[in-house]
Amino acid sequence: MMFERVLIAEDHESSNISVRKTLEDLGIEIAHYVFYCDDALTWIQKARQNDEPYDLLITDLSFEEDHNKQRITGGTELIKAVRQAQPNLKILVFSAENKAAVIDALYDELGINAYVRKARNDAQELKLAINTIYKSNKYISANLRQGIKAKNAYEFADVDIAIISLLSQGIPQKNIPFHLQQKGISPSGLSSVEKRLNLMREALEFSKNEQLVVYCKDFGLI
Amino acid sequence: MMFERVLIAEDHESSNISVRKTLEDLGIEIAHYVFYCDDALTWIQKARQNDEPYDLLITDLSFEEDHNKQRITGGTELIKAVRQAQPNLKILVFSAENKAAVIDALYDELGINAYVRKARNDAQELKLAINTIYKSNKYISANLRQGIKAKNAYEFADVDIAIISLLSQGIPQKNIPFHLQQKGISPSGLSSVEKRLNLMREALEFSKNEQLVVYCKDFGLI
DNA sequence: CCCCGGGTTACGGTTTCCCGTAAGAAAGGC
DNA sequence: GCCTTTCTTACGGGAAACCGTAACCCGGGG
Repeated sequence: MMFERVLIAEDHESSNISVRKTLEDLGIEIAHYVFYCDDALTWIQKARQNDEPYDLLITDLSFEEDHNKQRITGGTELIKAVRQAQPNLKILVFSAENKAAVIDALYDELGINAYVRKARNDAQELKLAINTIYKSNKYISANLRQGIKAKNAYEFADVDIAIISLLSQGIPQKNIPFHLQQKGISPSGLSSVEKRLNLMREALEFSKNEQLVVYCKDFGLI
Repeated sequence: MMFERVLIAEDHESSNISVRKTLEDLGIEIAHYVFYCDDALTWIQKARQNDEPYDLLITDLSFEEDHNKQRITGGTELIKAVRQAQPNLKILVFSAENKAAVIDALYDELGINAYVRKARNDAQELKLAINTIYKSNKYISANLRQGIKAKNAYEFADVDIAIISLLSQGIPQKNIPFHLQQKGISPSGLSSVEKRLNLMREALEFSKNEQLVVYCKDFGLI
């Protein structure tokens, strides 16, 4: 009636503790925890080999570097690796990340089963999400639904974020065509660059490129 | 031999749980907790009136808005209010904030007793910090010391961040003198604006203002 | 085949920004 | 008082960015 074998990948000790406590409250007996992504993958593989595979992985997104160098450096890559190692494992992401672009990508491209944001009632929501995906496969937070819809401001194309990224790195506008060509991105003409910048500024009611870069920074697009 | 009455102000349920557990481990019996800043101040005042004042406040910095509108909206303002209500109360900030500029200001301007960053071994560090400030008044994380030193890149003056802030809001460079005068900031001449921007770019080895705004964004200066 | 339309690029004029120089103003020493 | 030093401001040439227009390329329909 509930997940039996759960693995927690979370580098923050405090978060790790409260997730464990939450699982305890749910009556889940086997809840292992690791602080590093590499360990997570290892444990999952080993459990499979021993015919005791995990049911559920709860993972954070951002893992901080330290002396203990890792092959897998973040939750996103961990999920990719896990999807290969054990495709049927359900994945719940528990992170403070609040950028619609990032969360959308998790659902759409990596096919995670649930995303719970570290926020006001996160422990309660964690329980709800776990219960939900145990039977129905997907959980999408009510909070999140509106956030995802709120991104109708402007649909950034690949070339757009490439341009803004180059700008934010100090590349002069007139040199951007050259860099775009090198990356095989088109259109790459200087006029096109100017036109797209103009378009973005107009759509977002900005007047200067400085505003564009901070905007994209805020939304995690660069 | 240890704090007797502790108040926790932390809106994230999960963090709240693990802080409580940590205090439990330390043998602190009276650990109240609130999820809103206004409640924190109320409880502190009430406890004082009842001659049972708190010894220690553990608070987060960022509190998220919700339907429950608050007078005090964040940890910084809470600390200011608390310092007035009960100057001798020791304050430990427990937050994910990692910007040297912000943390420095907490120690220097608000006189907090300890800052523990939500990070890999945060629960352990929390215990250490609590023990330390119980006897010695100030705790500064070893991790942090180096971070604070690492900010020797460029010392931003008030006028610098004002200029960059205006730029990031889309104010054309040539209009910045006008806005600076309105705020009573000097120097305000256009040449001075240009000169300061040039100075900053040179010091940080940037070539464009776009880089400056993302840099300041990253370090929480704007 | 030609024509057409969307998307891309090239070209000019105008504005803004960049940067060096020099004039002006304020603070401190003699 | 005067002079020096430092900070601030004013000016002007040159580069970059901005913006409108027009030419170009390229696939689809007639």
